[in-house]
Amino acid sequence: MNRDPAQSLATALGASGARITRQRRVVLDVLDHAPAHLNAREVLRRAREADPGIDRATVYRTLLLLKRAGLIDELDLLHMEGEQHYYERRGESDHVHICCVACGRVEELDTHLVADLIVTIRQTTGFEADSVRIEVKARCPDCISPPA
Amino acid sequence: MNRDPAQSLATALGASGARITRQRRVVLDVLDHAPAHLNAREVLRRAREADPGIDRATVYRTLLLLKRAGLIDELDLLHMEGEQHYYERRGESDHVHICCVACGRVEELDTHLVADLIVTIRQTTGFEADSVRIEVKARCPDCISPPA
DNA sequence: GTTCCTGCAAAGAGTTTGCAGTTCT
DNA sequence: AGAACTGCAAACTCTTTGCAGGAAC
Repeated sequence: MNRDPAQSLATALGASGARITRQRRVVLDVLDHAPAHLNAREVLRRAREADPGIDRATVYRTLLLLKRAGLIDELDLLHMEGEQHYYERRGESDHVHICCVACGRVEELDTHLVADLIVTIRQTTGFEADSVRIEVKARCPDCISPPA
Repeated sequence: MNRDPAQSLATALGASGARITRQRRVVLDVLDHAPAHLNAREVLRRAREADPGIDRATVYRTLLLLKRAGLIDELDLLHMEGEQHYYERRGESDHVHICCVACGRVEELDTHLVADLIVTIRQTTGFEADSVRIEVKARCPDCISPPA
């Protein structure tokens, strides 16, 4: 569960033996500097701002590469808006994604409970957890009692 | 977070005002008696054993109905085999799904940590959690050190 | 009898793949 | 030079939708 988020994705991917092409550098840059939770379509859109010729397939292939290398995580945020997936840089530890079903807002929460869960899993099932994806369907404070 | 798993899905769905047609009864029966984690294709296959004329669209529409009524949960088990979703009857409380990346085995785990998480979310973010989906990418004991 | 539901067939979203040409190292 | 990567276009998987006929209440 140890990663180094200070390192750029390009550096990390290069270290894994993959070639750093112009197109990949653009995609990695998008992911490095983006707010969390971009879907593939949005990654493509942003990548094309820097390199208009870049193709859908290249984006998908790069995302797959990053997933396989463990450098990004794939989420689906409970399919609140269609079936697309969302991607985010993998950090030092997993966090919780809390999605408001009313307004669509997504919050992240870091809590020791995630680490506790990994320990509990090992102790009670013998499974060694690699990563934990927690997505919560919820209602945010504003949607529970709307502000006047 | 309170549900009554003793009640059949047909009864519960009927209570919500939906018509209980022959086709729906078949689909509900499949979900009532199935092992956990059927995908739509498998629900269709099993439903057709009881009613060969049943259509894909009917299965999807029934699953949507059940999701909306909060009677089933939709999972994706980390997309280990394609992009399909998996469905299971919603129980009294949420549990953890642990997926072995090596052999594909899926285990369920009930732990108070899920309830703890809901409390923590309320206290630290003010969000009211409705349901929690926890999917863990892991390696099972057999795949960590294969049995001779 | 009215409203809701079904099967069929076609469309749709999102993603993947084969291939010929190009670029990285 | 050689392996890896790219864009293009087509294909593929899973799911949804429009519609005309049929079943539930």
